[in-house]
This record gives sequence, structure tokens and C-alpha cells, in this order.
Amino acid sequence: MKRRNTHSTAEIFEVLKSSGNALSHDMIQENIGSDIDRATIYRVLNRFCEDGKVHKVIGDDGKQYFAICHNCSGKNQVHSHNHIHFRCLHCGKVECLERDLAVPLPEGYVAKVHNLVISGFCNSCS
Amino acid sequence: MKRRNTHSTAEIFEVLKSSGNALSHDMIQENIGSDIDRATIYRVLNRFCEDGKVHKVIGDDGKQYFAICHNCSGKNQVHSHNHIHFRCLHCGKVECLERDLAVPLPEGYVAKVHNLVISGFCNSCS
DNA sequence: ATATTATCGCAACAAGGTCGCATTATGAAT
DNA sequence: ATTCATAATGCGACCTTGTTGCGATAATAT
Ligand SMILES: [Mn+2]
Ligand SMILES: [Mn+2]
Ligand SMILES: [Zn+2]
Ligand SMILES: [Zn+2]
Repeated sequence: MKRRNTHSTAEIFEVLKSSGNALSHDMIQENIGSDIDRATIYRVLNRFCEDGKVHKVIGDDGKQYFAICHNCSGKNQVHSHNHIHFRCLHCGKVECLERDLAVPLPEGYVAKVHNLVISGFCNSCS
Repeated sequence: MKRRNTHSTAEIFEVLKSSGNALSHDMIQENIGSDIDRATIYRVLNRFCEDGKVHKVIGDDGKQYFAICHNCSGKNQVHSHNHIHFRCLHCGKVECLERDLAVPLPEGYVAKVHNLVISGFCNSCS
């Protein structure tokens, strides 16, 4: 299962990188030049996640958002990013607030995945 | 639009209360005695939310979970609960960790809704 | 008891995401 | 350069979660 370099993967990664934010599937499809199938986009994104190049967040709208990983060592499927994400209710932007958050859990609880989203109005929209 | 007391509302609220956790639609349908239609359950739950009796969390599985509000003054549709929720990857339980969390946002950002979920293994499953 | 209308049940719908499968095209081997 | 194995794609079908329209039912007030 060695990865291949395809047009799709290159373009999708480029869109994610140049955006700098977390993007949903349809945001990616809009910002992309060529026509790439929905299923392909999801498959590419999930592959990126497996490879530790990208992480996924579920928004409070129930949609999946994908953002490039920074300082992400592990290549595991689940690389926990314990930072907050902010989703603007006006412009739709979803960004990673890179400041890490220490979350205290009760005794005996083991955290595997952090999915922290705050929605509201961003600095450009408030 | 005055609310009426129906079997459905009573039963659903009772299930939520006796459970003590945040429940998804299908969890409610399982734990309920009678047969209540899916659409009705959602409508009842959304009414509860509007009335400030219940709050909703989107899990990292993309599903909606509903939990009874404690210390919730406002009757607004959006009553922000800035506490963490924990979803157990083994037993499926979703609970409100009632300890409030102070989240620092960058200048100019206005928080409206908090959707904070950590998944992993609870004390009974770790 | 009657009237009003909030709520219900059912079916249809919509959105987001996944999967199976035949086809394409990447990267390695010759 | 050609051939080969198979990763990746496109398309359609499918699934799950949740919402909506509408006629039927039942909760409350008079
Ligand atoms: Mn992030
Ligand atoms: Mn809660
Ligand atoms: Zn904005
Ligand atoms: Zn558990």
C-alpha cells in the first residue's frame, strides 16, 4: 500500500495548505480547479488523516472539516489534537486555534480524541 | 404556542432524566417503552432545547446528543454550555463533565456556542 | 360537549458520507 | 520504451441521520 502521487492528492493538499483553515468537502470542491469526484475527495482526505498529514474535526454543524497538521509527530490514524477550533457562523470559516488546551478528566478516564469546537463570530465578522 | 403535556414529552423527558447522560435519538428510542415516531422524538427534543430544559451536543461521531440542563437560567434557543462532554468509545455513553471550562479566544472573537467533546474510554471501560 | 390548535404518525425528502466495482493511470521492473 | 501490478479514480448505489409537509389525533380552554 504505497501511496501514489496523483493530480487529486496534489490539488487537494494545495487547497488545504493555501487556505490555512479547516475545510469541509464542499469548500474544497469549490476552491478546486478541476472536477474531482466527491468520493475521491473523501478518500484522499481520509488517506491524509491516516498518514498524519491532516486532521479531522466534526463541526457543531455535524460536518467534517479537514486541516493540515502542524507539529504532528505521529502517523497514527488517531493523532489527537487538543486544540480548539473556531467556526464562524457568518463567514463559515473554521480555524485551528493552535494554542493547546489542557483538559482535566476525572479519574479513570482516558482521552483518545479531542473534538473541541466553538462557534460564534470571528474577528472579521464580529 | 403554549406547550401541551403529552405522553411522548413525558416519557422522553423521563428517559433523559433517569439516564443522567446525554442520549442520542436511537438511545432514547431503545430505552423507551412505547413506540414513538422518530420525527416526533426529534421534534420533542428540539422543543426541549428551545425551552431551555435540554441542551444538545454534536458528538465526534456527528450525531446529536441531548442532555438535561442543570443550572441553566436562560430559555433561549442557544444556551451555551461551556462544559466538556465525554463519549466512551466502548460503551457509547456520553456524559456532561459539569466542570465549566474557561476558553481563551483571540481578540475580536465572540463565542456563541460551545461544542466540546472528548472521546476515549470511561472509568468503567478503561 | 365543543372548538381550537398543538402535537403526532407517516411518508417523502435532503444532506453528508461510504462502498462496490469496473476503469484509469502511477511507479516499478524489465 | 514497454510491460506489469495495483493504487487511485469515477460513477452509481447505498446508508444514516435528521427535517418537513400534511392529514389525523388528542390536549386544553370555554
Ligand atoms: Mn485543528
Ligand atoms: Mn452537557
Ligand atoms: Zn467570520
Ligand atoms: Zn464506557
